[in-house]
Amino acid sequence: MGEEQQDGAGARRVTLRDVAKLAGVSHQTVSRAINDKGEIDPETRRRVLDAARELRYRPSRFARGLVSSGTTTIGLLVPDVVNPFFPELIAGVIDAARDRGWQVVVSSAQDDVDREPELLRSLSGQVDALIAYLFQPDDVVAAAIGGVPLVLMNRRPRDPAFAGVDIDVETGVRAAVRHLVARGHRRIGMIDCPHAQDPARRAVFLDETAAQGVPVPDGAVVAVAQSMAGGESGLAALYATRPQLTAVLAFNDVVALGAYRAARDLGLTIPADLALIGFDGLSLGELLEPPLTTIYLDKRRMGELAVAQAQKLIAGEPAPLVLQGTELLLRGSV
Amino acid sequence: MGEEQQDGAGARRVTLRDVAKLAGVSHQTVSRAINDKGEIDPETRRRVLDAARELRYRPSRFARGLVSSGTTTIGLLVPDVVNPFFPELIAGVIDAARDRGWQVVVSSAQDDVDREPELLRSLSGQVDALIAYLFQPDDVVAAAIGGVPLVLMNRRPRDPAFAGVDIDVETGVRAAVRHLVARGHRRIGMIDCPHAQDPARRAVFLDETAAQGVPVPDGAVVAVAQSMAGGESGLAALYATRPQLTAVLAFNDVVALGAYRAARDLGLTIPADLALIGFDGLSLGELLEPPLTTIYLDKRRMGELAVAQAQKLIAGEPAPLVLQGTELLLRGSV
DNA sequence: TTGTAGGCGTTATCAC
DNA sequence: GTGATAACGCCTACAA
Repeated sequence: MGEEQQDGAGARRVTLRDVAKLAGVSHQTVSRAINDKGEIDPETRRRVLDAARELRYRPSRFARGLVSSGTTTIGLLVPDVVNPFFPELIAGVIDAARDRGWQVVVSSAQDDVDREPELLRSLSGQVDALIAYLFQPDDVVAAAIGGVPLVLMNRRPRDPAFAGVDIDVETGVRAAVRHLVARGHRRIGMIDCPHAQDPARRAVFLDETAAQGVPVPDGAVVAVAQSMAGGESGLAALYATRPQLTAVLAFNDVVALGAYRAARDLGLTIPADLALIGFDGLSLGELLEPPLTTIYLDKRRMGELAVAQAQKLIAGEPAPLVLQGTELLLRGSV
Repeated sequence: MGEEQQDGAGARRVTLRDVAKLAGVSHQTVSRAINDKGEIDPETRRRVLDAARELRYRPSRFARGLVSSGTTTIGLLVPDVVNPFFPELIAGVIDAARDRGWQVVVSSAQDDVDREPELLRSLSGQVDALIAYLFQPDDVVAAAIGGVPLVLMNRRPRDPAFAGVDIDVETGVRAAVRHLVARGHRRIGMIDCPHAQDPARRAVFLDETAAQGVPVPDGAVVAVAQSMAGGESGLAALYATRPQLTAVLAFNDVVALGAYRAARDLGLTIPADLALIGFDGLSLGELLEPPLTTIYLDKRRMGELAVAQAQKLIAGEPAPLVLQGTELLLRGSV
């Protein structure tokens, strides 16, 4: 085989110099033509561009990044792209990044916590900062990312090197409890999820019910997997031990969806027989009949805040924890 | 100019050589220590690693990519990350990419067609191939990406340089029509969307109804915006001119959701008064009561196929159009 | 085990 | 206007 020019096997990359040779100029002139820089004879320029096209020349992002500073890239790792909680958050990150001229490499743990370390490891080598929604503890995470700036999205970091954006569940949960009490509910249960690193929702729930003088007996709070199936079994469990409950707060909307279905299957009418409140404010809750009342969280904004935190980290500035508030969004299930 | 990078003042990037100096070795030894290569005295290694940590050294991905081949990165541009059609597709792309050790930079046009060219332009400089769901015509796209391999996801490319993954609507749409006819429906309407580059759904719909001897008069097919609001107005328009319709096929599930709501608002019971069929097979259709019957499309697989196409393009192999089939998914709205 | 060249593809600087 | 030449930060030889 004579020339290595073909696209097939031993195809060396086409470089500025190849183009230069074909156009009969120096590689520097080619650079000028490609980047519309400096004064160039229009005729030369055209010739160079033609040669570049003919050779299918494409500049190397690595070489460019090496000499100039390169595009800032952030890595985003979420548990599962398909979980309806995340698309909005991802959109927030992407949009905020774009406003800064940054890129976002998105990665998914495919709902498997054990993949987090490896994914973090491979991501961290390719980005300027990481934003992640993780379940692995901070020390495991720290070992995996080796010094790359990291913004945690679902908990308050213990490692001071990490920045964080966390949910302020207080106002939302208290408002929900108060609203239920105002509606006359005295038997209120909760379907919690254990995986949450901080038991904030449950704690606030218990605190506010107590403040309202509403007792929450044993068996009125259950913990289930963070999924629709979890919600279903959660409601079934609640109903089995505490059938007198008239209202239930779910860990989040996905769990609430399962509870909603289970309640229906039990022959309960919502909200007449059972009031149900979710958490997150997913728009798909509007599809239900009646639509799901929920504690609303601006997920898009959380993503934007995370990018802002990442920016501080990259700049070497301090990035104290940021909280995103929640509020009760009345729809129809209460 | 770019001295604003690290810690305040004139912070140059920390390089292998800086670490080398601090550790009292050559930069080459540092490289060995960092990459666990070759034989290194454990003691030296430790010293180097300590120095690296102290200096917060992080290797430059650009320099690395320049000398080795660098991670393959593909750019993914979708109209809107939040539209429930896309997360599954994105997940398919990300997972397929991960199986190959590739990365995915995700970008969103924020539902604004006019942003496509600029986004393509900036993405194309940073990736080895593009996968995109676009509305701009091929020539505009070609001008924006300048020779970067591109896989189109929602139409058959006219430009032979592009690869494509398209939806085969045939089997699904025909099955839907036949099923409606078998159920006794003789007055079938359709809510179409004009933005679709090829009128495949409508054409097949008309063809199959004709084949079944079911007339589709004027006014029984309307075209609306591809959104829930479009679906609402579409059903209202249909009902205004053709109130005798007993079944409606929607362009997709999101449009069907709007139609579903509008039908309810008109006092129609689904499926007794009106049968409704969507397209895409979004899982959120299951939340409705009754759940939405739909023409199912494996969106995740479409994403995987797109990555496979991208791989061929990158390898310089031919990448003939690939089709992803559809099938009727009976739920409860028929 | 460790250090010394050399080059990866680009852009910037300065002569010509 | 155009062309040498020198970085950019790293890795792969090869030499010590």
